[in-house]
Amino acid sequence: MPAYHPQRIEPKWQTYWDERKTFRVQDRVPGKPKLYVLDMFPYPSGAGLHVGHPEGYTATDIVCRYKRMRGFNVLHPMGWDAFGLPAEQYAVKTNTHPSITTRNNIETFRRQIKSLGFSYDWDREVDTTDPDYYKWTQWIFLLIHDTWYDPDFVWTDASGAERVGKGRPIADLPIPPGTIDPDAYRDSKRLAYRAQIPVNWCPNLGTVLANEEVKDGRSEVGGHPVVRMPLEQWMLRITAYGDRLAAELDGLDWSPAIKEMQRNWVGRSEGAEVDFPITADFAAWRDTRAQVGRPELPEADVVRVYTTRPDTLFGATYMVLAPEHPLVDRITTPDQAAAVAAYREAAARKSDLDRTDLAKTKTGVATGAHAINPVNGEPIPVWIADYVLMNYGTGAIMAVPGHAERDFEFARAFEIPIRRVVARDLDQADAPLDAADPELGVAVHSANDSITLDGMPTADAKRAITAWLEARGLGRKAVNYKLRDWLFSRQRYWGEPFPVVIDEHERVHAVPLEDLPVRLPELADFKPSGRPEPPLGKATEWVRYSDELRRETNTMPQWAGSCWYYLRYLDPKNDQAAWDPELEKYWMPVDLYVGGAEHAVLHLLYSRFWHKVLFDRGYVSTPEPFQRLVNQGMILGETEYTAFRDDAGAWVSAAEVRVGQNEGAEVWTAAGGRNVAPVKLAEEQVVKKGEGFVLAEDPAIRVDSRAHKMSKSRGNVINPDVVVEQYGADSLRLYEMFMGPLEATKPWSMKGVEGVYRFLARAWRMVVDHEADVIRLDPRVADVEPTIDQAKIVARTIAGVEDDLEAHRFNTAISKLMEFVNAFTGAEVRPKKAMETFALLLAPMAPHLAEELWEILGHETTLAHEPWPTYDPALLIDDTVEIPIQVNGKLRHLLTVPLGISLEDLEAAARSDAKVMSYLEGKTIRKVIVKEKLVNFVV
RNA sequence: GCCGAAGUGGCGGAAUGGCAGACGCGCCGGACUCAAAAUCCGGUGGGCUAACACCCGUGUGGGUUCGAGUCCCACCUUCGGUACCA
Repeated sequence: MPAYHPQRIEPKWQTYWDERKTFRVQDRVPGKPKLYVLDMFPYPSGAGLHVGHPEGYTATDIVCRYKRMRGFNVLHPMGWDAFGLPAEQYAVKTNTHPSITTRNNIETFRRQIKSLGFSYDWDREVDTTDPDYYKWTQWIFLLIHDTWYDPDFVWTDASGAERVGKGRPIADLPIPPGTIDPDAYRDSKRLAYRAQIPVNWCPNLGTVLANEEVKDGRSEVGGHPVVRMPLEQWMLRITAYGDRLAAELDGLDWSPAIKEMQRNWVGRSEGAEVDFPITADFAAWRDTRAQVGRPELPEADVVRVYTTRPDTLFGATYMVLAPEHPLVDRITTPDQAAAVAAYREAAARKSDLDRTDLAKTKTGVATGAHAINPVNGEPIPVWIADYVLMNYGTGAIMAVPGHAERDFEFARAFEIPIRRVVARDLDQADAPLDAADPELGVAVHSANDSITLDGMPTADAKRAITAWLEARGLGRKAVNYKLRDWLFSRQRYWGEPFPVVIDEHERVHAVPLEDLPVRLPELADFKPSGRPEPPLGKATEWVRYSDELRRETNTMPQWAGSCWYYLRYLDPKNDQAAWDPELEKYWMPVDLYVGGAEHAVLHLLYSRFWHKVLFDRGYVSTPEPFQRLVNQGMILGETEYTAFRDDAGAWVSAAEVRVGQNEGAEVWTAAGGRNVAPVKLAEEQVVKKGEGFVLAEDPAIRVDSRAHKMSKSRGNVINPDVVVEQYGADSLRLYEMFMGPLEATKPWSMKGVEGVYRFLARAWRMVVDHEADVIRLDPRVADVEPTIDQAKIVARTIAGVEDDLEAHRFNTAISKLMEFVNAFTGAEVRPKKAMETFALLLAPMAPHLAEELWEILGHETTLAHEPWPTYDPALLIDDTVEIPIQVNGKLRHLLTVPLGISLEDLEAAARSDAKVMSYLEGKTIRKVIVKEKLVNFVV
């Protein structure tokens, strides 16, 4: 009975915490600093919890439990991101309503998460599919819809900092004089707007597909063709916040890697827009421009391009329009019309994937038209090619084959002239060009009668030519982003309805706030409608809002609910507002946010965007939501050893096998085109040799050893329930933390779980009499003062664990607890006070066992709110120290000296030590480095 | 291609520029047992030794330093992100 039995201990304490609401959080506790620790809430899939979930959750739970003991008022909530495609697909497949499958999945997840003993305040649980929650998602959408971005607005934020650019109420939008339709003008400036955007329509499946469901222009399920067709959809103008989303990363405690990913995603670039007229009378056009200036939109026969390299303008020898570019029809010459039409049609059939996949050979067709290079009056041919994308920049480029590899390939293929306009120095002006030429240098061959760039370094040349263009109304400085506006609608049932209605003129009107939430209609048939229109269209009663008004039938994407859930946790039951502003001021920002790296870009970018709109509109007090972000690493399956067999059954070395893909399945081939099949090997069949592993029975066969992502198809998924059943939640928690640094990718090992389980059992036996029939203290645990050595171990452990937890080094914190147990299991007398300290130190990591030990040690209430143990720093210091003595930097001896010895005495002691002398004999000491921690003789 | 991270025993991993390999797994030996499991004790980077000692060792090559796993330069490999972005 008194063996370590997590299956008995753990439910007991989980019930205790639950019933007494041990972890309920009070708002605004006087005298306690606040700490908001957030997990990325899970999508409750039908597959149940994955071992990746508890990794991050355990890390945050340790921080929370530790910080509570350090006197912090800690907010640690959990909830469910429950709208989304998989729930709907599962519902369609099983013909169960998604609300039912979602409810079941949430129950499973809640049970699984509770079985791990996390210290969440369950009174704050949120569920994005709950109308009381999505009411406020809709409210935020309406706020975004009510906002426009004023890039020039100068204002002062609460901290007194001056800011430029702000999201402002649409009512404050100045309407330019002479605007015919002010409402339409306002709609065109809103941060939420409607536009015709292509969707992936699959006629065979009768449904619109998400981008992730389309593979190579075909549906992932069934492989049916997918066509792109335009549909009226909602967009969010995230591009307006591009600068701030990139710039305001600077003050955040995020890893440089994630910051860089976000910056790349925003993809800000600086360059110039330049206008190339397609006109017979270039001189007249140029003169007009010089007088009137550059128009907001180019004239009908002007090609406007965006370039980051305006300094190479003199090297532009052709132009390329995206095939969809509206100018194409207008400028194509009759003799090219047929070729252009054919090319455009072919391009339209290609999916985005196809267009980017066919990387190597460039295709294109000349339009027959010529545009005039505004810097030198030279006519250059205008082509169309699908390597130019309509949705980046202006959808048109000037091509400088001399200095852009992409243009170089195209020019080679179509025999277009290539001209050098950048060189290492002026002497190299006529050196032959190739694709590997450096991009930066000085400008050459770049002059006309009013400007010369020749000899200017690239950066100067950019500035000079841009100023020249601006002065003449031919171009202007411009900034571009890779970031696109966010396609915010889905043709799906299981999502938040848009809180808007549409009139017969296709004008959008907000549903009044008092009518929120706009509930999802109870559709019996929630399957896709068989037309590109959303399934909500089938709820005819619901759609009809009034005689003149119908509801929007698109729904919001899964990201919507997760964009702001961290704010709802602050005040989850408020039915008057999304949150109380006073609570927001108290708790925000999130002090620590932990989650998987798969959300490093989209979720974090989207929620930062919403947060900034809320900030500009005065609903939140911080410009950024997540002050510190930590991305946990992926947990891979157990290491696998693989060799291959060919059809004849002979072993084949992994080194000579290639893995390919055929129709989504993995295919293996070996030298000579032989088909081979992988064979998973047991560890005993494998031997380490040289650089890698070989087959034990045949050392000539090299074995592939690696850990793979967990996946159903590979059969290497670890179910946390099974681990908890076998070893207990404390072991699972401890193991996941002990595997290595939180942020590292690391393979699972059941043997490792057993290791930490053994440690916990040892800890149990250190305190509990495991030979008795009842649970009682081990007789060696006594109410006595620790020996000096024991006191030192206790102090060192407290100090070490504390340091490690502060720095999130959970793996080394655990190893220090192991050292403690190793030291005390050898002790014949174990001071009770030391055992109590151990229980407190263990509590953040293995809370169930810690509570149980605490109780057995005679305490009647939870240790969750006990103060963290303290120690006397003097105990960390020994009376004597071992000083390494080096000769030429090599360790030769360890010298034991009294603590606080002077450097002179230390050197003297080192010189007179027999062992050291033997190394110095007959040598000349050229130099001696004496430090408090070491002595080094240089001879 | 570009951006980012990382390469340390048989394995997961420790090491404020100062004793490389803490802790755990595995393995070896011992105790307990009729035996096994569990548990406890000891050992465990490689080479050479009877042993002490000594030599070699943190992906590769260079550099800085009295001293480099750690800092700098170049390269190789692996993983992650991203890709016709003008």
